[in-house]
Amino acid sequence: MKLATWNVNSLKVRLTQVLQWLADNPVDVLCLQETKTTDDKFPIAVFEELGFHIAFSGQKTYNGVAIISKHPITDVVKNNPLFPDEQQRIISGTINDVRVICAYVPNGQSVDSDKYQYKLKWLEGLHEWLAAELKTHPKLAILGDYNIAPADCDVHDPVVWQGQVLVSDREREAFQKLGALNLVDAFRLFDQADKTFSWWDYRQMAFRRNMGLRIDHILLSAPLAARCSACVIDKVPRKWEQPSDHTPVIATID
DNA sequence: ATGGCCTCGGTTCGAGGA
Repeated sequence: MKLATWNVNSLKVRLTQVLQWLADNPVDVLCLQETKTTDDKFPIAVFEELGFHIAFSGQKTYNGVAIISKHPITDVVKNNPLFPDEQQRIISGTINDVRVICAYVPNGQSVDSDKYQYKLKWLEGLHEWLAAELKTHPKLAILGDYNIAPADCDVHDPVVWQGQVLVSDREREAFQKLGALNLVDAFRLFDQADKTFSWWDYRQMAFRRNMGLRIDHILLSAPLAARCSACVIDKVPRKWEQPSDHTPVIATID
């Protein structure tokens, strides 16, 4: 079973790229973030005509998440029931007896902002909810844009980024705390090339200069981590015309 | 020295992203 995640930065703009990527990469499940699409405008027919099952939760202008699956999706839940939130950032469902959670963690803007405080509270709420979910769903994968680079090796220039949003200690502690639930960063189960990132700023020719961060992750519960045979970041779509600033991450579960 | 780009909404600029 292949599970993937991709922050597409507008599904409307990137729909043909999503379809192209799915044609090139026959994954079982693709989690999307930043669809920026209200539910009434979601391109349901496009995916269904290709045989995909879908679940989505969107809003106007910002956020929005979706799951695209080759297999039926059951028990769909929108957002975190323990954390009332106007913003549509989580959707989950069960696919082939795996609980799949698609998450778009708040960006936080800057460490001195209200949005940073919201991000930390949001992550606390996520931790509390995942602790409960893992008890009822031992086979659980949470994929998405975490907006956290877990360690300095996930940052192109740790000195420049030190203490800033996306790499600050409190954010990293929140990420580590998810690990303490026995959720494993699938990417780090394997040897990886140095300076492998999942996001590059649109400015400064950042992609060409590989000035990126690894902020998109797939966390697996222990039974899934034990069966995980690969986790890769696919840089190809970042090279396409009018790309998302993020690129997909794929985990293979045997 | 600063900020550089992209998307959206809604009109041509501000907010938000990361």
